[in-house]
Amino acid sequence: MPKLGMEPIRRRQLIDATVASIHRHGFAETTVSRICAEAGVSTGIVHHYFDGKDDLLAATMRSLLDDLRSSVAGRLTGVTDARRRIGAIIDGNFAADQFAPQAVAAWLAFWAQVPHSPALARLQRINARRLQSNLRHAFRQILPAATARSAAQGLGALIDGLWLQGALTPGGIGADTARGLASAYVDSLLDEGKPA
Amino acid sequence: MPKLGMEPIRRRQLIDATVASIHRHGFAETTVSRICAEAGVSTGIVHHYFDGKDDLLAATMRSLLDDLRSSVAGRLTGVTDARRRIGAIIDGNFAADQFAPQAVAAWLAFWAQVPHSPALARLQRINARRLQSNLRHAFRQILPAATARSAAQGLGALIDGLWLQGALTPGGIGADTARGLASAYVDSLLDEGKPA
Amino acid sequence: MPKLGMEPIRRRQLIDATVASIHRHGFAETTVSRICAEAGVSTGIVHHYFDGKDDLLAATMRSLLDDLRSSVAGRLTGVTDARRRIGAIIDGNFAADQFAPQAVAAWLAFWAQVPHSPALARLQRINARRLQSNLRHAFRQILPAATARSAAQGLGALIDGLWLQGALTPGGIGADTARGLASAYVDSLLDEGKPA
Amino acid sequence: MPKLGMEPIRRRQLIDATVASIHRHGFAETTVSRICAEAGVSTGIVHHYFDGKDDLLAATMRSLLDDLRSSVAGRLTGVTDARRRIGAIIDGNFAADQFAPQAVAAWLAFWAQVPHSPALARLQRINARRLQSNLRHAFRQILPAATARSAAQGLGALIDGLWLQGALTPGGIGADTARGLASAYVDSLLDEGKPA
DNA sequence: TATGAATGAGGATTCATTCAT
DNA sequence: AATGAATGAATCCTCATTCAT
Repeated sequence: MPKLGMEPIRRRQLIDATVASIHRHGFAETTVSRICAEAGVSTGIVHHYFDGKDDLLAATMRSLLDDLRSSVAGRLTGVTDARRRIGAIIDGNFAADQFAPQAVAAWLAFWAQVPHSPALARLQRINARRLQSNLRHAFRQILPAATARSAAQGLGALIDGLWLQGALTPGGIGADTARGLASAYVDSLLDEGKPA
Repeated sequence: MPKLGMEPIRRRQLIDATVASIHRHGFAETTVSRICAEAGVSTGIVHHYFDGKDDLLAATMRSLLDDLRSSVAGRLTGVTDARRRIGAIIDGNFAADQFAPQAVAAWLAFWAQVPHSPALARLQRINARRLQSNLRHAFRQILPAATARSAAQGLGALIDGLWLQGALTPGGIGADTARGLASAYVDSLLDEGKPA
Repeated sequence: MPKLGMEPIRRRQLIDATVASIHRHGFAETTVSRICAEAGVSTGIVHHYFDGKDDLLAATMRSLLDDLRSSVAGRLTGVTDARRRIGAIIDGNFAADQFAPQAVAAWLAFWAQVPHSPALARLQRINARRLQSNLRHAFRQILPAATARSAAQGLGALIDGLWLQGALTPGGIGADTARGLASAYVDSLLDEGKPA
Repeated sequence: MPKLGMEPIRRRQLIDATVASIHRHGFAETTVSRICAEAGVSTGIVHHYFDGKDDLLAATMRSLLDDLRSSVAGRLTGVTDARRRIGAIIDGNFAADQFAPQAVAAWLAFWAQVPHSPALARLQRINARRLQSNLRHAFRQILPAATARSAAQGLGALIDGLWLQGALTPGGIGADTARGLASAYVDSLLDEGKPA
């Protein structure tokens, strides 16, 4: 009898190696053999556990999205206050493992593929919608409906922009600064929204 | 008798074809032969006018940066009022040709290469510094020094984030909405900065 | 406790699956995993019962040859009349299971390998000699020695050619037509051989 | 300016190398690199002049078919007598270059692919129909309509069978013997067809 | 006995680059 | 100046075989 239950282990191993390879060598230089070298397995194994390289890449993006989703979801659980919920979303996006160079480099690479890969575009769309939906719900409780929508758009863009800075300027904006800027943005929106 | 003055024409032709190919096929599928097919020339010509594919790609990014730079510089000329200067920077970043799908797709592709290409990283660093420097100078005239720096960081991130949205969700945020969100962000920063 | 007597069962199972796979997917696409999938067993099992893929293929050809041999032998038993013996050989070659699409496709595939596989060449040679020997013996009893040899050659070639037609044009020549043409050929040989 | 008019030369070179490789190594072992090594060119060249390996294989079969066609057509030109026309067809099929080991090995290999390759099947069908049509026309002039059809089928099968013998038993039936057997078959058919 | 996970050599194909013309 | 034929290294993928369980 062969080893049982290897599938989830190997899949995780290969996905992690893919993220590591994108971080280390870049998306263009992330080849199947590099991924497998990183994982310490032979090249053929990719086709045991995935339909091929593209499938592994899609699975990797799914994994990143899932990590982000649960990072946010975990911080939202039990929080009812709208301002605190927004804070939880911000914190979830800038949590240590989300804002780590490895993760941000991988995100950037996937973003660049999105316009030309229907599979990745679909995943990206789902994620963007969830973030917007979460933010709008929260903003609606503390801002006039008209403002809530653009508040959500603005905060979404700011979060992405801060991630992008993280990816492009490694020593630049840190997680704390990023969180601070996002929080300040929210505060300013709420001040404006308040009656004078 | 060799045609004179072909160099700038051919270089421009190939750079434009590179942007078009990245937009149409994505960065990964942008091959030398596709670029040359797009430009209507033979594959060998790339090595007459560039040192090779990587050099052409770097030249293309340089061209994009230059367009952005002059789009901003043109709007800054003669403007002295700090708030207006910031507005000019925002407008320069979201001008029609800068926020066009072709341009944004190419930017996104280059951003993804930045962490793994010293040549592109250098270009990106120069651009980021210029933007930050412009913004800080302006903000310092209307905000306390302590706030000016993070105001510049925040606005820089927001601009990039809005570009990113433009690239990832084609039908999403338009140039006008983007400009509006960025402007509103600046206004809220100034309100906060004002004495009560 | 190991199951006893599995060997012949498994070998037969794998040989049948090999024929089926050659018929269904062609020789080039007949991989070990396809054979095993067809047989409903795991890929590793081939090496329990055969020395490897090539050995399984040789065993499969041996099995086909054996089927043909016994198809002919069965019809020859007890038949002494020369003309009838030739008829039995023809009937044996075009019996339902021999002229079935599965079998003919497999034969064709093996024929193509014969010039490049000593193992298969040996099997093919044995078979060809047996057929020729049978035919010559029979023809010698009813034809002058000089003619008997080429009669055997001609009939052997015609039989193979009719098989080939069966393989290449599925809806073309049926078993009955094939038998008829072969018989007519024999008859004409005998007429010629007769004194006027 | 690059070398002009290389296309027909290279295509011929690669087709010849394909036939040589099938003869030398067998169809299964005929890889792109072996073909190119045989032709003395690099592997990439195949994709300049053909759509890929399959396209080269189809072109090779087309070339073989064409050689056969013209070998027959050349011998038919100007011949009006039906019996002589049949003789010309036989001679065309067993001409030196058609019955050469290289050619016959390649034919055999292609026959084995026919049932699983629509492209090759189409070519094979065209060829088979032309042969049958030629033979039937000729036989109809010297045999009753009812017999002409099966005469054509029989002779077609015999020719293929003799080729097969040539491929399977290299030292076996030679071109002369093959031609003799086919001619004798035709003669016997005509004798039978004659009124007693 | 039987499994199927794992290997890695070898397959077809792509592509940046070179160079004779 | 410009071409595009030719190269061959590198890519992804397939598959016969091995082996721990």
